[in-house]
Amino acid sequence: MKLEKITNKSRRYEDACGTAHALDLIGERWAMLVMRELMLGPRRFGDLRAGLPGVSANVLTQRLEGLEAAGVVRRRKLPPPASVQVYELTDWGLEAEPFIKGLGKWAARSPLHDPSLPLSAVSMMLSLRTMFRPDPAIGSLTIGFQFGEEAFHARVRDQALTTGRGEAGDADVVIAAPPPTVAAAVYGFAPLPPEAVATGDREAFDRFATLFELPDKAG
Amino acid sequence: MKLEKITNKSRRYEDACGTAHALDLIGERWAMLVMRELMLGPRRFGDLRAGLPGVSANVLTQRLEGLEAAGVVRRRKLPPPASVQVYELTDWGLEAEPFIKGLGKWAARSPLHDPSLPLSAVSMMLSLRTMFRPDPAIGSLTIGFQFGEEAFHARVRDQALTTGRGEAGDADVVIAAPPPTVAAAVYGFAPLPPEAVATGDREAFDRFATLFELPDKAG
DNA sequence: CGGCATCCGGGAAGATACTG
DNA sequence: CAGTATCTTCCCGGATGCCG
Repeated sequence: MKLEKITNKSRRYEDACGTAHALDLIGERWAMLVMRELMLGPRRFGDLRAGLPGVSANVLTQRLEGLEAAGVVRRRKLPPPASVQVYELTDWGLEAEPFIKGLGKWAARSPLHDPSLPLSAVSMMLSLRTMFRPDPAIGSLTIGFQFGEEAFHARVRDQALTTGRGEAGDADVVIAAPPPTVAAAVYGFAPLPPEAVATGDREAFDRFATLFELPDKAG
Repeated sequence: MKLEKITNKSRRYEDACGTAHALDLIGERWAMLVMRELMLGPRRFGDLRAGLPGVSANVLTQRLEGLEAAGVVRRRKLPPPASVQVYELTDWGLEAEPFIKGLGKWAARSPLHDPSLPLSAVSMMLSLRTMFRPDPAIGSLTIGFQFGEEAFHARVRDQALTTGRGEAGDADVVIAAPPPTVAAAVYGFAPLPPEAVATGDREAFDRFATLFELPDKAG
């Protein structure tokens, strides 16, 4: 049953082109978005469901199986006492980040793009990596983000941005707000509500926000 | 009927993430491969079918409609006496080249990749752009390719590669062979058969071939 | 709750035949 | 040559249920 699916060639592009092979591997519905959700570290099945609005459990199971068979995703059992199973990208899977961001940056120019839709915490953090402008990024800045239970941080230094999971002890400011609210503030759609500043200096966030810009619309 | 399809939200990712929106626009089956075939210039319906092994006419029609609605593809009627209809990428559609190549380069590292499958002329030329190594590319070199009726050229100068449709009057060598044969020679799987050299200096092609390299397999 | 199997309805993709 | 019409097959999405 499982073997049939993997060896089933009928639905594959019979094409030596690398792009076609990429679509054989990760071109099915939801596959690249699963990879997106894993881009910032391992996640549990339920975490993935939460970050992927509308995916059904059986489809998510199929995708994870397919991505595992392709060598893009690995499942790992955390040691006791945690003993939970998590999914994570392989090294090679992690190398997909540039074109996954490239897709996002390109599509942000679409006139049909609707920024008011839901946005996962991972999407928010990845969008920072995508839309960062190194040129005006002088000085150092550290921002903490608290999205419900999940903590992230972003650090600007030497005209480079690094982001990741976890709190930053040295944050200039910690923002606690839903991802869409933070996105709206960073990209200038709506000012950050005062209550979103959990601790620290709001002005640091405002400087941070000037370092990101959405591309112009196409057409 | 057509409007229903475009406004039908049921199959869309309800996600503000740019990557998700990209997949709304060009994530359907065959869509990115249609874009690939248009990357080197306008094509007719039949040309696209020929370059896309296995696509059926109705699906190709649907994709072209969808890509046109998304603003990625434009249909144009050539002036008389030609009067044929062609499809071409918009400027924005053309900007997809980096991540389409990125997908290909990434997937070329897959252990499951099978280079012996069919390869279209456009795929062949795009793979050159993808796998070019600037560092060893000293000197100048111009190669012509004749794939059946279609002519292409590649030019190396100042450690940069340019490729496009049409013959090059100043080619050092002109290769006339099927795209897979040329690919096998460029990437070192099989030597170029002598009869593939239509005119010019075979050794020029051999030097050219050293400028391209497939990435190592992952895992 | 996490993960996976199963069934079902709708719809997209594939194959083929057909038309201007 | 450039699509359209039709039929079949299969994937996707939703619901349910099982089991640890």
